[in-house]
Amino acid sequence: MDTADLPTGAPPKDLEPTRQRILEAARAEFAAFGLAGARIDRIARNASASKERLYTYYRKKEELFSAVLELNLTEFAAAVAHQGADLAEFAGILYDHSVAHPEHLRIIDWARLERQEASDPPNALVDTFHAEQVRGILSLQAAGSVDRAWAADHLSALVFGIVSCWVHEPASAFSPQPASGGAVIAARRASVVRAVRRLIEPAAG
Amino acid sequence: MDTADLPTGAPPKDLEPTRQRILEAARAEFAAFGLAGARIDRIARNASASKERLYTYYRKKEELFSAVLELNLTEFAAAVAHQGADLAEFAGILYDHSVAHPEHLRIIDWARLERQEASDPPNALVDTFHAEQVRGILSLQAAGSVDRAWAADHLSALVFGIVSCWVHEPASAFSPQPASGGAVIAARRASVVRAVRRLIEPAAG
DNA sequence: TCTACCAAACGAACTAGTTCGTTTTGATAC
DNA sequence: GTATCAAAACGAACTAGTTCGTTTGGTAGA
Repeated sequence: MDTADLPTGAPPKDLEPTRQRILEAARAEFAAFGLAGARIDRIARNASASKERLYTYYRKKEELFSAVLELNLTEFAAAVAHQGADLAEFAGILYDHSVAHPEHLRIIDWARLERQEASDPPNALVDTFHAEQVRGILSLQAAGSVDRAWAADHLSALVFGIVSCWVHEPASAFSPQPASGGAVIAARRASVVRAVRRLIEPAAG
Repeated sequence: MDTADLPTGAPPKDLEPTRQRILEAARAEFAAFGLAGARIDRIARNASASKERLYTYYRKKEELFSAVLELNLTEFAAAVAHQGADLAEFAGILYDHSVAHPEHLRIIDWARLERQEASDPPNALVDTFHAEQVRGILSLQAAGSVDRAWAADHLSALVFGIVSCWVHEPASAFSPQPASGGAVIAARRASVVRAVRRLIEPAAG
């Protein structure tokens, strides 16, 4: 943004490490408590920064939330960026990512529930990602590896629903134990991949 | 509770209509804003009740939230109570309900995000419902109408994920228009049913 | 000196929960 | 019909605590 046009030598140095620390602390805070539940003081403290710094970098709590949301969406999109020609294995990768970074899905859920209006940059990111995904499915359908019977946008939504089903299912979400044994994760991943594979296989009839 | 042992005639009359109004207003408020975002004053006002009344019926904000959560879970379970022998059509019914009562899924999401610990009665309700669902799937597998290759609890989660995929998918959740045209709803329902049907059909191999 | 930073405090707004005096209601007694 | 009574309800004010966002005074390094 404004790091490019510095007058003299001014080495790019550490690219605002304080800002970075604040952003990371905010990410954890917002993921845990949402926009309304997050506490500015706690973010500053966990970032080992002062509130004064926080408010020079981000003018409002909402602005900080938007920054976190945008960062998460960008990371999410980058991490699962359209690899390969197998939608089922793509779903597996998506699942892996949702396990490795549960905060990404949490922030998305917080944003959905708490900010029914806001448009922002984040919204554009989501639209772009979604469009790209749909386009990918369409080309897979053209290539014949995905059943043409599906509306591409429906299939995209279904895959996301399947990938995140254990995040959203009440029974496992409310359960006391995290149930995150490695074996459980692996079994769930296999189910995700198998489910998507069953959806896409060009069916008879 | 104490309506039974009244000295004289004292007809049971209207069984606490004010409490009912408060509960309904709270339901709308919590669904819209969650536990932290909900405002007690707003609930009281929308219920056409005074705060004094609200606090005689429910001692704390959290207690009111629990009551709402329990009510919603009960209604949800009752509305979709294990009908029929076709899991795919069951998913369709679940989808219909999620469209007719979006507040039910919203409250569940709020509870998941905002109350990571609380056990309460609601938790038991969820467990019971889940267990019942798994048992149903097991018997369908025994009967041969559902592929035995699936772990029953996995399939249960997958069905829920498929049913609620448009609620949780960022692209449609963040989208400006509700996109709730009747035609769209019907098409999505068809996709849900078809997806589940593809999952359960006993496959070759 | 200028910039980045911190710790501490402050003001204003908000909010959960309480209290209090008054009013309404509905049933019974006269 | 009217007097009476108790419970349910209202509404407004109040307490006590919390939180955002700002400000102030001061430190350390380039």
